[in-house]
Amino acid sequence: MLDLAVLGLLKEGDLHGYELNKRLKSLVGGYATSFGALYPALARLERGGWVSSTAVVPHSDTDEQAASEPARRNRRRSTRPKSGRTRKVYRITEAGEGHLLELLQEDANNERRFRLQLAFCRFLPTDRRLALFELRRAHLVSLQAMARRDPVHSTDPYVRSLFQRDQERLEHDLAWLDRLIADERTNWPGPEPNDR
Amino acid sequence: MLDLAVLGLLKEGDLHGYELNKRLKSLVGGYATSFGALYPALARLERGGWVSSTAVVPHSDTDEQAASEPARRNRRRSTRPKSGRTRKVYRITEAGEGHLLELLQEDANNERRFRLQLAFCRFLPTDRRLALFELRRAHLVSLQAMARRDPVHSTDPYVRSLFQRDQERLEHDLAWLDRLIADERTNWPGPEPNDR
DNA sequence: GGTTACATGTAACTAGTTACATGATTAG
DNA sequence: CTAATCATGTAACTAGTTACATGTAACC
Repeated sequence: MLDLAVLGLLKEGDLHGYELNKRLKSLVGGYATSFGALYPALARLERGGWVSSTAVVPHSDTDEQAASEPARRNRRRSTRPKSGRTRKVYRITEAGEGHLLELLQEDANNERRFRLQLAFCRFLPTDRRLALFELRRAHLVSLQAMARRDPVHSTDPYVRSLFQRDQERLEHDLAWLDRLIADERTNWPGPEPNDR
Repeated sequence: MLDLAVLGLLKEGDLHGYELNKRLKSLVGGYATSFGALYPALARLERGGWVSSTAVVPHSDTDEQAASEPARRNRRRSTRPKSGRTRKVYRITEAGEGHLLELLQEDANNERRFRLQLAFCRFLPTDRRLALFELRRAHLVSLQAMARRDPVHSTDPYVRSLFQRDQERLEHDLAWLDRLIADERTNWPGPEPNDR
């Protein structure tokens, strides 16, 4: 799952590990990351050929900075290090971009993964994005069906309250998803409005 | 976390692993369990002295069944096995009951754990239960404060939509928790109404 | 001159999951 | 007789976390 987050962020521009960690934290409601997970993940992604890395020595003023710094203010050592040791700047490869597209479409039965998929679904074509939303919707509907089939059978007030909150949350989530889907269909009429 | 679920269920009555697994699934919105997690957990709990086990041979009609079967319909081999091999029936120990009380009060910054704590919080004295709710509340409030301090800074419509849903969900959860807390205070006036 | 921020990494732990191995009993 | 259900368990994997080790450089 971290792979999805890392590839998504790198698709926007090259970054080194420390910076990636900061972005991840502010990404979606504090997607929990830690260096202990991130650095091994980056090593794994590099071994798999999804990303490539370049060691960047702080003082060298060569072309290391990439899309992450759009304004190149005259290169007057504006990239002044601020760093204590060499950084490893990662860049997504072509294979990595393909992998990202796959990760963006799989499953959707996992809340945390779906958050990440939503955070980067702008990289998907509209029809694939709609398919993702519908997949998530189907999952929520099946959860709802399960809850209705098995209506609590506990008399404990705390358990009952929890179940009820769950149902309200499910309804709220479905309404929200339906709004997302409707918006998507508005911006992209699809095959139906045409006489085909 | 499984420890909490297992001890909570065993506090209600003795059970063997397979039955525990079934109860866990129907417990709180499908608390995900699997034998691969449950059996090692039971072994660990037994090593720690929190539970004890008795091997039960299906055909023996001795006193194996406990609180889980309240109606003892004349013992006319009503406990007819239905089982293929010997079961290991677990019972919570005194130490285990103490441990359960601890587990019911720790943290509350973990959504999944809090669900379990709520499912078994009836075993806590009212003041400890209130403290648990307040702890959870404080956690949600701090999440809300973080979200407000850092207001999105993304222009992507999907990310913005997700953030907004998160905030609505937080508000809904807080309102729900406040209701729980208010109910608790109504049933247990506490030290304030008295002149102390 | 001490704290904070930058930067990369490893080790041990937490909390699970899926798939497999094994076998008895019961219902169709 | 065969499929489903009951019953216990292991192995390998997923996806993280916390704590530690190491070091530079900027801020006050």
